[in-house]
Amino acid sequence: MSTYHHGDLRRVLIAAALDLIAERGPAAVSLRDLARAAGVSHAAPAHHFKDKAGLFTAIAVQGQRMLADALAEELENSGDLRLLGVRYVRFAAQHSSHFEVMYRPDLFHQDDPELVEARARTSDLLRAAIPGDGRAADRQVLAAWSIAHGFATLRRAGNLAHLLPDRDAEAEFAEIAGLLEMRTRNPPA
Amino acid sequence: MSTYHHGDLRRVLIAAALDLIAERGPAAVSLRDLARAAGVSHAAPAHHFKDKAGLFTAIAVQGQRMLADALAEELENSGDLRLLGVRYVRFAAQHSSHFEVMYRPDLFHQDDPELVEARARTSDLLRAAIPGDGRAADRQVLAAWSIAHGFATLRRAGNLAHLLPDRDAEAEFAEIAGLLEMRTRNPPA
DNA sequence: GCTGTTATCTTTCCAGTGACAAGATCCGCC
DNA sequence: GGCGGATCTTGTCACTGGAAAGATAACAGC
Repeated sequence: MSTYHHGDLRRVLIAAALDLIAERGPAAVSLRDLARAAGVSHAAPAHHFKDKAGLFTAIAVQGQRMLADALAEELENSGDLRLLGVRYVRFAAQHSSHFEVMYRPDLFHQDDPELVEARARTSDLLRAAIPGDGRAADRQVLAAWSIAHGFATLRRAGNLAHLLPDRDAEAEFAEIAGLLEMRTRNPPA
Repeated sequence: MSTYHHGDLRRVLIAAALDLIAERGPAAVSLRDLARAAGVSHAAPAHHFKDKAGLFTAIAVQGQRMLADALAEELENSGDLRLLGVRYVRFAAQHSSHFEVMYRPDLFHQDDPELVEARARTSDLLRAAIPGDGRAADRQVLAAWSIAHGFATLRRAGNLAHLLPDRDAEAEFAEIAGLLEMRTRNPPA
């Protein structure tokens, strides 16, 4: 028996890595540990990911796609840039391991084609929340993305303890995002 | 000869580490490399920093203090929260290695007393830019910090290529921060 | 000038890691 | 039924961080 072929190794390795990242950060991830946890030899992961960076690349791609999906859904539903921000903050909290990896370019292969594509999709979706193509529209998107991303990362890093009340962080972010002069809805086509 | 005692090892090691981080990220830093570069044995760094995390802690403390100093100066001069944001963005660009480390809690000893103090100082300075002590004031600070931090980190990670024009990023940030409903100046005492 | 104390640095060693090469095993497909 | 490629293993290498034990220098007090 002994499934010489594990059959599902790639998925299992990624799942184990995500767990580990959530607990102790990406630096604590070791391919050999993952292999042990999956019950395979220490060299098995290399076949699926080539590199350690390859593993993180796979995670970044996955995360980028999940984020894009979430944003696409919100764009479809409300088209409200502020709610897109809330969604972004929620994603960062719910899929913190993915999020963590996605914004650490030193961890993965930045030029991976799948990654580049998924990244562009996220970027385009955000851009699509504001009609028009002028510099002013760009700035609104930039402001909204920045505030959402900053809030999410500062929160993760534990820098907001003194300022952020205990209540629902998403609701709090919605208040904060309200300080931006926009909240523009897409005109109903 | 043979300066058995290097005399300035601590400073030299930190400087070398900062260079390396700027070039290839914190993950590329190896204590042994730094030791080689400084011309000492591979165990010498341990005496000054205890840990690898200790080295990063020292860098984080240094960065946190530099940031606090910069913010304090701006607070003194203008008291304008928006300009504090500009200063924050500038700091992130000019001292990118420090900045990088400061917001990676998995890299250093989070409970280091010096670190905790320096962190608190930064936080308090930001808070001091808005008078009053209500939730509304907290939110303004939170919004300003988030947008500055988000802008700085997204820029570093290379996510803004499509949205950010080539011109001076600080000036661009000033525009963006202008979208926040505040710009409150401290009442002149 | 001598001594003991402490800070700084070296040598030696160990377990763990990522990467690579070469081989074993299995699967699908003609 | 056999071939080729995908999947996994074994063995090895250079490197890393950390710990232990010792060497050397600086220094304070006398």
